[in-house]
Amino acid sequence: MAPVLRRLSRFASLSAAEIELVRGLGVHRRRWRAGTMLLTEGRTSGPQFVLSGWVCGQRVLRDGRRQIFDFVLAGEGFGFGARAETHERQAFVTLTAVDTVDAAAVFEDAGTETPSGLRRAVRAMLAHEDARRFDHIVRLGRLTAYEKAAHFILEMQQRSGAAEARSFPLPLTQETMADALGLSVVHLNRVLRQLRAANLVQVRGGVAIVHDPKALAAASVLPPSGDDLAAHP
Amino acid sequence: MAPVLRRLSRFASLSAAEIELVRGLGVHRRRWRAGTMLLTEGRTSGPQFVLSGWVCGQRVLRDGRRQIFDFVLAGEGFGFGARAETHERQAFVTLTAVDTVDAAAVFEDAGTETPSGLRRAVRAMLAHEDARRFDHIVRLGRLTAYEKAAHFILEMQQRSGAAEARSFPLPLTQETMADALGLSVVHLNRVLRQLRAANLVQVRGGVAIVHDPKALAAASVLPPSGDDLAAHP
DNA sequence: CGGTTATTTGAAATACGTCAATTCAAGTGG
DNA sequence: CCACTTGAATTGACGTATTTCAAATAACCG
Repeated sequence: MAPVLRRLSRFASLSAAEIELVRGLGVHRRRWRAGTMLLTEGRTSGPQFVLSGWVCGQRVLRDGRRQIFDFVLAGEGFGFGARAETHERQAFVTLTAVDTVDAAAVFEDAGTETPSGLRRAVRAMLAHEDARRFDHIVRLGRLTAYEKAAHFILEMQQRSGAAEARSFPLPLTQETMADALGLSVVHLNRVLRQLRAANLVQVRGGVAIVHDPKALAAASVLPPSGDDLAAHP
Repeated sequence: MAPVLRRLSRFASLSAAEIELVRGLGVHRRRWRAGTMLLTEGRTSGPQFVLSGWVCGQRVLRDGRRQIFDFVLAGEGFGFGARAETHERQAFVTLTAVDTVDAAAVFEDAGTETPSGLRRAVRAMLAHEDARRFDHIVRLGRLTAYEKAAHFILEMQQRSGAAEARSFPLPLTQETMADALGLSVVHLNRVLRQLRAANLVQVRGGVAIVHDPKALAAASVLPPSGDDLAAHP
């Protein structure tokens, strides 16, 4: 459960009891392989944490066009959201082999007194998710392909934990990234080549290496949400 | 307050007391003229209902590019959302002359027992808003300009209340619509002309006239959210 | 190693944006 | 009622971004 604890702690500090509670979730761990539908559009199921691997929320049109809404990294969760309708319109699919645990227990103290650190952390995580969705909209609507790619990589770098690190895991196929950014695979490939040629960033073999963070930020136009998430108050 | 009551009633039935409460909000009515910033990015203020006129939530990039996230029609509200962060990333701007009232009172019974009809209605309205945002993402990322325009008009028709009506008010400039759909004004204009030529729909003088609802729905690829919102259970 | 899936590249088509000008609609003040 | 503005809608010509089609590597996996 380490990835979950690490990430939740970035949003709010947890009590010892809460840490134990989260650790306890690890018992009911489930493993899925790449390409599995975890949560179908329309169907409702419980909230889950992802321990390892990558998941995405997406929608597929009748003619095969696909739009990815967001990714779920190790330590993050999905299927939260009190309102079921929010999830009625997206399906969650594993992009790699994935380990998940049921996260429903996190809300079992819902009736109790002050908002627990745990619930505050989850709420902050959801708020952060919302903020990203707004960025995503601007990105899709008003950025060029080059800017989209730059912004996306920057966002992923920040979410990957070590914002300082030059290199971080990005095990997504170009097709997947293209479907997130509203581009064709071929064009994304060309844009990535441009970014590489300009010596901003390099994506290869499931790993991204940022050579020029400053220039990359400049190229992405939008300051990615969570920039301000240095530490919780 | 009639527009607000009408809209809330579509989501949940209100008790007589609740109807009175909402009516009471009308006392503190405020009028704004077109082009006013009601809620700036980053600043937090209370929730509000729009009695008349049109508002949009948007973001403007440094270089002037604008992306509109959503519109607020008469009877709808904005600035809700428990999490302030959600609104930290968008500004609300009036597109026409607008009347608003403070909606904070709606939440004053927050501590009480079962979810009131009022709160259920507002929550449903927010859920609906979320669902639309997902549609918006797909629209921006994966629909062609022609499909975008068709889908947008269809969405507006449904939100305008009378889903049956052939004609409904759509007092938006083409520039505004273009900024919502991630298109240039010129191209949107051409696409609207195509829709008119194909005899699907006509937008002129702030009014949209749907000539062929079936064909329009077919052209919009996505079934707009709220299709299923015939009446509450 | 062979078979499959991802990445990369080229050439051609098309969708969409930009620039610039014209028309149209709706005031506004004389 | 008529110039005269002003902002929006419309159109043409042209440039560019992005997609599509097709094929050739390159990486991965059993």
